[in-house]
Amino acid sequence: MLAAERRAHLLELLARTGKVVAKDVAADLRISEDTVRRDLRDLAAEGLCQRVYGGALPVSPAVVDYDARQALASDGKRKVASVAARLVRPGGSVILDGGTTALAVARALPRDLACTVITHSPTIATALIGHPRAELFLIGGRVFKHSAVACGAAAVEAARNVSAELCLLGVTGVHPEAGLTTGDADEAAMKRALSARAADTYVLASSEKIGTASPYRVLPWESITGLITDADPRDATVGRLRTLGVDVLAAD
Amino acid sequence: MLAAERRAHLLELLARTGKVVAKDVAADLRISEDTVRRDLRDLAAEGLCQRVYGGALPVSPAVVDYDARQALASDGKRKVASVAARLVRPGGSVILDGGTTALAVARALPRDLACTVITHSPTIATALIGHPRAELFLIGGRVFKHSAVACGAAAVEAARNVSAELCLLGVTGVHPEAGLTTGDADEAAMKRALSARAADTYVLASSEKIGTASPYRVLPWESITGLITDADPRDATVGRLRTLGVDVLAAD
DNA sequence: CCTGTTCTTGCACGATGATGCATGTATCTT
DNA sequence: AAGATACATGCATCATCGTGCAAGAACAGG
Repeated sequence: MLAAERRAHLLELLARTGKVVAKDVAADLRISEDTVRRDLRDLAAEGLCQRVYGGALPVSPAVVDYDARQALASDGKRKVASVAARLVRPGGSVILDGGTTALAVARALPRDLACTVITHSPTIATALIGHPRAELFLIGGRVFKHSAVACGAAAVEAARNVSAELCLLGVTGVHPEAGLTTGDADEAAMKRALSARAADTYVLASSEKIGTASPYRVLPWESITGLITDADPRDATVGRLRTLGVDVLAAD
Repeated sequence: MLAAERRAHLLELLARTGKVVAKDVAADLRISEDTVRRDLRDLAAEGLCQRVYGGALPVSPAVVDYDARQALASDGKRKVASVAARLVRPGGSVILDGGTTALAVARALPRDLACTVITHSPTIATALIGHPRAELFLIGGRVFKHSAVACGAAAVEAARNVSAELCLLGVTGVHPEAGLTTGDADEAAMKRALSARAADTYVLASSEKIGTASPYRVLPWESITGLITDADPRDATVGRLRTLGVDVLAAD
C-alpha cells in the first residue's frame, strides 16, 4: 500500500465516520501504530485533521456534521433528494439552496446531466465540480458559517442577476400556520431572494421538519409551488398543508 | 514491448485501478523498475499522473477522490503554503486565488486566526468553513470547472467590490521573459482583477513551475510584490528574477 | 553494407525516504 | 497515586529514488 493511499484512507475515514482511532486503523491495515501516528501527525500539520489522544478528529465539526448528518439522518433526506433531482430536466436550470438536503440533491443529480445549477453554497458548488456537463454559477457574498452559504446584501444583490425555471429550497421548519421558517434572518432573506428568481419553487422537507417552526419566516404558502417530503401522505399536518393548496410530492 | 505500449498500459492501469505500484508493474511486464519509474516520471511531467513514493496515482479529479488529491499536495506546495500563510496577520485581510497551492495555504492558516479571507474558489471557501474566527467572503460567478474557481465577467465585476492588504496568487508558469502565465484567458483576467484589489500581491510558485510558461500572461513582474517558492535560491532562473526586482521569499 | 549517432534500457551505487522497534516520557484512567 | 495506554524520539533496516554508465537497438548517411 502506498503512503498516499494510506493518507487518503485516513481522510476518507475521518470524513465518513468523524473519527480515527490509531490502534484500529493499524490493525485494520496491518501496519504499525507508529506509521498511523506519523501519518496523522503529518495530516494535522497540514491542517487536514485535528490530532487528539488516541487518534484524530476532523478539522471542522461543521463539515463532518454535514457528512455525518448526511449518512445518519439521510434516509429521509435521500428520498426527498432523489425526487427533487428528478425535477431537474436535461437542459434545464435550477437554483439550489444550501444545507444538507440540498447537498443530497446535488449528489443525486446524474453525473452527466447537462443542466445549469445556480447556488450560493460553496459546498454544493464543490460537490458539482465533478459533473462535466453541468454549468455552474456561484452566487457570492459574505459566507454565513453555520450553514455554509453566501448571505447578506451582496449575495441578495448578486441573486438579482440570475433566473431559473426551478428553485429547490431547504428550510428548518414546515408548519401550517408559521409557514416555512429558518433559524437566521439573513438566511431567510436570501432564500426569498432565490425563490423570487425562479418560475417554480419547491421546498425540500424531510419528515422530521414537518410540523416544526423556527424563528424566521421564509415564505408563506402561496409563494411556493410545492413541497417534497418523505412524511406519510396521510399525516395530519401534511393533510392540512394540502388543504392550504400546497402541492405535496411524496418521496418514498 | 514498445515504449508507447508501456505508457498506454500504465495509464490504463491508472484509470482502472486508481494506482500504479512501480515494483508490481515491473514484475508484471518483466522490465526493470527503472524503466517504469522513468515512464512515470515522463507521464507526470506531462501532467498525466501524479508521482508518489513507490508508484503513481491518477491526476484526474473524476477518478481520484477529492480529499485524496488534497493529501497529495507536493512537498514543495506545502512549504510554499506554509510561508504564505505566515504573511497573513491577525486581523488582516487576504485575497486567496484558487488552485491546489492556494488550497494548501488555506489549510495552513491557523485554525483560530481572526482574519478576512476573500476567495473566488468554492473549494477554498469550504475548507475555511471550519475556521471559526475567519471572516469569509465569496466572489461569485460562472464556475470554471478545470480549476474550480469563479471566472468571467460577473466574477470580475464582483471582485471590484472587495479590497484587501494582501493577494496570494497561484499561476502555472513563472518565466523571466514571459512573466506570470496561466492556461486560460478568463482565469488570467480574473487573477489580474484580484491582484488589482490588494495592496500587495505575492505569487505562489512551487519549484516545478519555475522557468516554465503557459499561453496566457497574467501580470508582468512590475505588478507584483514578491514570489514565494521552494526552488533553490541559487537557481539560475530565480537569480534572473531577482535581478528583475522581484522579491523572492525562499520556502524550505 | 558499413559506420557513426542517437535513443533506450538495465545495472551499479550512493542518497534519501519510509517503517518498525526499543526506550523513556507524557497523559489518561481508576 | 499507580497502572495502563499513548506518545515522541532515536536508531537499524529495508525500499525507493536519481544519476552515471555501458551495452544494445534503431536509424540515417555514405
